[in-house]
Amino acid sequence: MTSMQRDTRTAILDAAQELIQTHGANGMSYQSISRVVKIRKASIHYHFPSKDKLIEEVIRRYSREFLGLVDGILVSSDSAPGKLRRYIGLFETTLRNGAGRRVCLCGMLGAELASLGNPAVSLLRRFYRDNAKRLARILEDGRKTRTLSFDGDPETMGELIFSFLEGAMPVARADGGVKGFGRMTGQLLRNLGL
Amino acid sequence: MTSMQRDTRTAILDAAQELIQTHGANGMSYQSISRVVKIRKASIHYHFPSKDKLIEEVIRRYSREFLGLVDGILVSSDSAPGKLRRYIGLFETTLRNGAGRRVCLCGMLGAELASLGNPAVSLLRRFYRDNAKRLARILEDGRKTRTLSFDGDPETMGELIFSFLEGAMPVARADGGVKGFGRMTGQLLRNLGL
DNA sequence: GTCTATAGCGCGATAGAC
DNA sequence: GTCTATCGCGCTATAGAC
Repeated sequence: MTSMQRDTRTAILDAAQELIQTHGANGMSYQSISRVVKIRKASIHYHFPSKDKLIEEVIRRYSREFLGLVDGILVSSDSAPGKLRRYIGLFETTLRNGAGRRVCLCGMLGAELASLGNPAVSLLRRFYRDNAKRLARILEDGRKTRTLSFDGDPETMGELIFSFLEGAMPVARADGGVKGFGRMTGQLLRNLGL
Repeated sequence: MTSMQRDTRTAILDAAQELIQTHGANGMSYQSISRVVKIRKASIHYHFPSKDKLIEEVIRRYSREFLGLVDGILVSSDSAPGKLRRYIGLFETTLRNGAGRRVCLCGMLGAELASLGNPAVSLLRRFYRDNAKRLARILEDGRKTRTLSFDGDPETMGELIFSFLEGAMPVARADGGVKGFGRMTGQLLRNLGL
């Protein structure tokens, strides 16, 4: 292991992630990665033996980082509405930083579910559940403190809001952009009593 | 034009649509179509000169048929909540008929936006707007008749609900299935005062 | 209208030199 | 760790026979 390995490995993961978020798993190839990272496509196999393994690593890293940010929001001293706003902000940031061309990694891969291996599908399912569960905690907290209002159980409401956010990203990318996304999330918050 | 042309053309469109809804545009190939329709892959080019044109035709037909069903709901004598339930039912039927593996054609293609030609992207954008607009009409009607309750303008609410439905299909396909989809849409209706 | 044959490219993956 | 070279496959698309 030379001093460059970690950096090359990270650079490959970065390139793969961005390519998946913009073009999908089928639009991400060893060739396209080699154009971004200054390395020959055959060399990528040294770091990631197969494309399936590479995709799994990208999902794992993305899930870890994203849920880490979410947990940071959960343990903060913000009000429930504040936490919800910050949670939605994570999705908006993805759209904004990608110049309106990047969507959630796991939302994109959800569309390509049939092309993925079983390990990747399991990782996606876990990402969905973990997000819905954390949203449910915020919602339950908000209802208790009477700062958020909605009907039905918080778990299902968490699933609903998560699905909406995953759907709103590709829709906004095609029409409305970051502005359209913000309009929709604003409407959501308004209907939660904010 | 022999007597078979229309049927072959339709069979190709049917196969292409189903393949896109399950595997995406990148997972739909002339080869995979030829496996379903009993025809050689080169022969497909007689009916659709390029893959881009084929995709455009599939979107056009899907939009026409889907919006036709929606318009049928709009002109019916159902109450606004009844219309909304039937509209949501169109999405649930897609998921159910595809054995939980098929999502909305235009939701799938929205994820693959970067791989599509400009005409296809414009058709998608129109589909999104047309759906949101029709939802807005149902919502406005429901608010006037006090059968649906929500805050903010109906247009934005229409965009929100449409994005939710497009997001809920791939999420439910990965986790929860038709049952999970129904749970989320039930929660939505509950929060609109039903 | 449908066929066979093929061009031309990009893909994932491997072998082996350095 | 990265390279060159190559294999075998699937892809879109075209030419030309029938």
